[in-house]
Amino acid sequence: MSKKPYYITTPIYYPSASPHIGTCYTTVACDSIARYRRMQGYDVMFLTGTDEHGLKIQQKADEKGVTPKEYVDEIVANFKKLWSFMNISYDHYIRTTDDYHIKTVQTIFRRLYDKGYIYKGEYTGKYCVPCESFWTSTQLDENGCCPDCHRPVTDAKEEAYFFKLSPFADRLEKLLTETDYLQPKSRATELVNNFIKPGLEDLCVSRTTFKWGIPVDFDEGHVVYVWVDALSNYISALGYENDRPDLMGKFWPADVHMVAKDIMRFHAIIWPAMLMALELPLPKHLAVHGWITFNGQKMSKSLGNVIDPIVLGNRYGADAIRYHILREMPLGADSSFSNEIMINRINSDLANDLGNLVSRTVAMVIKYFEGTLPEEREAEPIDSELISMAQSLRGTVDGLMDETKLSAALTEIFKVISRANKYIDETSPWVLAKDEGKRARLATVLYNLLESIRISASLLCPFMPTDMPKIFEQIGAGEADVSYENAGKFGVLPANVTVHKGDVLYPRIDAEKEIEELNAFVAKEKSAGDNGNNAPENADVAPVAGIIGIEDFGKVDMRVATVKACEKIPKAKKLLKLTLDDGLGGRQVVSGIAKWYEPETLVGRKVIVVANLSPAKLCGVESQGMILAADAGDEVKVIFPDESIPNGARLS
RNA sequence: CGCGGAGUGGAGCAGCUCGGUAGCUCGUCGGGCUCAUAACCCGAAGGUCGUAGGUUCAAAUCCUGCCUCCGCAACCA
Repeated sequence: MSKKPYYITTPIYYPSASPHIGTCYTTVACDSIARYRRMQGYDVMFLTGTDEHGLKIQQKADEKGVTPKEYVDEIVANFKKLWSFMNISYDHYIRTTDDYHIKTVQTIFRRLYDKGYIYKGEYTGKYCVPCESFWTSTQLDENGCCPDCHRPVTDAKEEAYFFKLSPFADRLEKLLTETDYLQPKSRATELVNNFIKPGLEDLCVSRTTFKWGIPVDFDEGHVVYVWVDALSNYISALGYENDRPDLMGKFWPADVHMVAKDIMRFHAIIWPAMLMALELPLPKHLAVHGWITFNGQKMSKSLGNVIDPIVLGNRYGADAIRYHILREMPLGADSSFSNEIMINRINSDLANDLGNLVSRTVAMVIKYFEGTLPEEREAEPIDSELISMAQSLRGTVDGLMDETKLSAALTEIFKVISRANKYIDETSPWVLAKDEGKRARLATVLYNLLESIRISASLLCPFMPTDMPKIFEQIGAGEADVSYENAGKFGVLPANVTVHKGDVLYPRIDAEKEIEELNAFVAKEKSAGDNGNNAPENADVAPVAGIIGIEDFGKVDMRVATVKACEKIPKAKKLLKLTLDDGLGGRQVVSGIAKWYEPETLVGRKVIVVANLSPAKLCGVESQGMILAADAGDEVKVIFPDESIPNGARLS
């Protein structure tokens, strides 16, 4: 009987920086699923990798004075180091700079061109390098900068190839709304409303402005632009149109592509469209998960709240981190990460419940039977609940894994662990131990506990592959005892099983002390990450900008003015419109302070206005200057000058 | 009327698809136990399920209006 194939992928990550806990979540989740399927007897192909082309990489490499390939090689080494640390069992690591991938992409590009789905056109627009995004001029902010990061954009007017998406609109809508391709399906409406209903725009798929990419082999100067390159990895890794062993027949279509919500769009629309154009079957599922937020905020480098999984792993063990992120993050929603939540979780579930259960059970077998159980048994009715829970656990977990509900699967396993702890109280082995006539009963109780531990740990093994073997060793379970097959049976360990005392699996963490140390660590990392020597002592204070001369300062004409009227701009969330008496005939200024100031509280107050700033339109309202305000942490505070200064007075 | 998500005991969440005793984890308080990692077990307090209506014998669950919060998009000059 041949094994059933199972193909699961993570996205390929962009190596412009080393991996963080978000990428770690996706990868750990996929690894757990892959391991679970392998345990179930599937022939699993688990793919991860890196998306290594693009202008941003080229620029980063230039900054460091190395070639792009040298640059990504270094980062990729970091990825692999983390995956090895987290015990990630990928079957293949794809790099888009690999020869076979390049060949596949070129072939796909040409084929789509031959079929008429890719055509040559002209691209006019603005391009933001850091975000690797194109914007139409209407999307830009008032400075003509990237609406995402507010950094300058460059003009991009160039010959480019486009991929026609419109022919697939109907099929895509059906795919999203009528099939279970998208998990969770609640996101389908969002996609259909935002992208399909307004009409799918053709996708720009080649560039001539940079060289670090896969060349279009029939048109010199063009390189394949991100999505055709990146998404193709899922089939190039299977040998589609290249020299690698052909696994397409075996593993395609993929069982699951797992992605975070920010790239859902590409996997829900562009990738299926590409496959439709290539006349290939579509993947079975796209599992979309949310982001790990830190104390409710999106993680970002500039906020200094990016969590380094290796730091945490070194402190608490890779499996503890695996457990925590899998347990806390249900599919679909965001999940908040904080050191407190993590430490509480590790303490209560791993140390108090699981670790302590193993510890007390093994200790009793040693204390009462010198480590080896006698074979006599004496069952009682009270045993049945624990036994039936343990017996049915595998079935329950199977069902949840089929729905990609990892967090719920873990919850179920820990219910059995918890029930086992209760069982110890119910049976009071220490009382049985005092009665020579109860030895058979005592042995039965301890055996039932060992069995419950064996089943739980077997099913937990895909999630925590490093630590579970330690438990197997302690409870005297051999390799055959912890198979998937045996996870569904009770009574597998030999009746005269011998246990072995081991180290404490999960030492309890002193929460207060750890949080303090972690915070200190994060603050240190953050200041070290700032611009070298300019690193401020207080991590919340921005570094001082470059030195300017007095003549530069003189260019800025700042005046004192009184707020005559102030109102919210209805269409905008953050904007207030202020009418000022600036002693020069008055002017109107728009300011993004609505979040912090009620309009009426500003009327009559004096402010400082930059009078010679070029006018701009914000939300359709003209702003003739700006009000001075300070960034105070998350807040913005307006600077109020002395009320006795006359309007129009110039600052110097 | 831009798109979407969410409002459930102190905190974090489940339940809503297919209406019918409001549940879990953590925390708090009280008790028990001593095998164990100051762990474990039991009990208690604490919720008008955002709000106002509607449908119904019955609504956290279905429908409508409103309020608040969070993402994204348009705007933080």
